[in-house]
Amino acid sequence: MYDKKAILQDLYDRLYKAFGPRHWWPGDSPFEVVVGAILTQNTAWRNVKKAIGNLKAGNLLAPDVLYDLPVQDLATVIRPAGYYNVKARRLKHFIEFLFRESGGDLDRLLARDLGALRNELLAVNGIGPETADSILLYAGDKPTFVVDTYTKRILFRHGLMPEEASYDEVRDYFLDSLVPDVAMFNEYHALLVHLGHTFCVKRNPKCEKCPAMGWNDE
DNA sequence: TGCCAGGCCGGGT
DNA sequence: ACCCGGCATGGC
Repeated sequence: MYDKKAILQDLYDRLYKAFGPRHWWPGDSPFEVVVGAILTQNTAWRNVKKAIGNLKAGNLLAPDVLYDLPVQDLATVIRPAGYYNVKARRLKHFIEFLFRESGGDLDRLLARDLGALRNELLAVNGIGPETADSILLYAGDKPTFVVDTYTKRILFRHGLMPEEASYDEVRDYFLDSLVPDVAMFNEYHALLVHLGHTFCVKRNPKCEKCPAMGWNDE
């Protein structure tokens, strides 16, 4: 049998073998990754793509441009992403933080130490743990682990974590079990999301995919 | 047609 | 320290 740590490496190996590389994050630049990370909060990516498409079409996908764009106008542009009023404010909060900290230079901001930058990001209104870790890993190439609803659900269904486990408990489980590697952490989270997309949503009696995964037992 | 999607905040116990 | 309502569009 596996010990609690080895099973996470085994899970990764199996997912990679089954699905192959996912080529994440879908985004052309670190700044686009940051914007996408905020826009995708509790939102399907296909809707985020429309919003990012709008930003690109208006040549708005740059820190200095968004800094000057009225929040009301920003909300209109990102409308397809949903929660557009709160997300417009959240984007503005990040942009203000970016200019306050590094004069709008994202590369310089991302050059900071992982632990310190994580705390600073978490202090920005609208950036929680998953958004912070997504930015750090996918825009900053830093060895942190991104935990989302799929991650928790998959670990819970396999009896690896209690359902009520906190974000940091799940994250620490990965960080304590795996040899730190940015490319692998990148791939691992993408594979977990892919598994979530592919096989199951919730423990739903009407879901035809759940029985095949043994997730509707009891 | 209702349910779900790559969360997070603020106010109330 | 939790718990919960609010935030909103688009696809299946």
